[in-house]
Amino acid sequence: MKPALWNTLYSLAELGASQRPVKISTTQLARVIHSSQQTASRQLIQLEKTGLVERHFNVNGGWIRITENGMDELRRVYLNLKTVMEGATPTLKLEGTVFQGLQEGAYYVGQKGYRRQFTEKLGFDPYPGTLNIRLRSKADFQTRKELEAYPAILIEGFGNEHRSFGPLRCYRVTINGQVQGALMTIQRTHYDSSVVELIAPVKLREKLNLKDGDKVVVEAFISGEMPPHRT
Amino acid sequence: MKPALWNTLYSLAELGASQRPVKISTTQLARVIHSSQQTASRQLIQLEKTGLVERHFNVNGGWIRITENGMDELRRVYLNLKTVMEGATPTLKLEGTVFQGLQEGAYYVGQKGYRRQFTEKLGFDPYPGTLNIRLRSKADFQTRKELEAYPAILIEGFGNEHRSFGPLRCYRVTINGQVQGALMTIQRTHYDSSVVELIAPVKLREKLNLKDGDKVVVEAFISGEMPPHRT
DNA sequence: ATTACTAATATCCGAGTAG
DNA sequence: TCTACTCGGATATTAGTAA
Repeated sequence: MKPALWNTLYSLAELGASQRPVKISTTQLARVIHSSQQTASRQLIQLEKTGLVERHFNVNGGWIRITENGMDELRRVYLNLKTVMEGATPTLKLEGTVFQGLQEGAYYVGQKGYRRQFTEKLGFDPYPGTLNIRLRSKADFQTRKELEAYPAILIEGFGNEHRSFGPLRCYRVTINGQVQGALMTIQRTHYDSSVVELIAPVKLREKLNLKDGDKVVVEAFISGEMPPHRT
Repeated sequence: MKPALWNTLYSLAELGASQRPVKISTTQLARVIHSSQQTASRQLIQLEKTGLVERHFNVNGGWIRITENGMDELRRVYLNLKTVMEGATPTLKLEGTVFQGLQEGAYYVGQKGYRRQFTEKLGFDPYPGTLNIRLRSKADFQTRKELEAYPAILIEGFGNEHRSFGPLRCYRVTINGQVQGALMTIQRTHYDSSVVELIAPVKLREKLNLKDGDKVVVEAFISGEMPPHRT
């Protein structure tokens, strides 16, 4: 079904033609769908031909009613939008304070083996460095546990001649509602579970004007499925 | 906003781009929206230009996310469809049995002063005759009272040199779920309030194969507003 | 692999108008 | 008035292709 045709059907529904026949001329309908009388006429013909609306005429013009099939077309879109709007991916909010880490983030993030995967799986090449966040409240510890129960974006470990690098689990996040990035849980971290590390395509300390001790709000998006990527 | 563009935005939402960036190539998107890669590309450019989606690129292709403005566009349609689907015009169901009237229906309905108005306000030229229905249950009496509390389609009274004809109140109905017609309450009827009369563009007794004593279900549509008609 | 440009083509739209 | 036809011009789409 052509989008323009669907749009006309939708407009008719707005005019009340879903419940009862509506008396409307092609000229009036044309105004509603922002087209000419001729186009309105043609669209009605097509909608009728495909059984999505019924019409009958008298001398003054036509009466139009959306059929059950027509309502099905609208309902299909409605239900999908409902899923999008209401069944929205749940988000988890974490709050924490910025602190100076051991400055080793840059070393890790800068590794080619990680960077290639970040770019491929997260969609950005991270600024070489991590922002360390310490969670303060019990509630935030709890939320972090909950977050980790959800499927993560997995960054595989790898090794070079000198040493090996462990796997990472990432979650997409929005930081302070402004910057899109990712939250990482490094397995072999020096920090306990009250710490999370953030990466982003930009230097977060600069972009968000952060100093040690500043509060940061991290909103994590949980996806039931992995983002599509080439296999 | 062009319907085709809205459709692309909607498809992106279906793909999950409302919550997080989605990795999808123009070729993949083209398959979803049933178009060519070139059209998908062009539509994305337009959506980005109008601030409805955000994109960023890496060597393998682009990542796409619907912006707040984009979500607003989808939400507008969603809420309208919700009204259409759920806030649907309330319907009242009446059940009654067919009985032979005084055969005067044809005389009344056939009057030019009525017919002209039926055609104009109901959208059909009624078969010259009415189907008389007697309500049986208390619940149906109740429902009839309720129905009469709603605004009706008013057929004005008129007179000729010989006599005068009273005003009618009509409601749009579907009879036995099959025929669209109208329920009339004639003010100066011989019958008490347990009787309603139905008109339709066809002879109901024939079309629905009805005999005296048969049960008939009448579903009345209540419209807060009158159907649009020329003033 | 991608995205997106240009040019050729297909489709759609609306002015004019008949019935 | 109304609907809906024809037809030429406008718009959108795709093929071919560069980067």
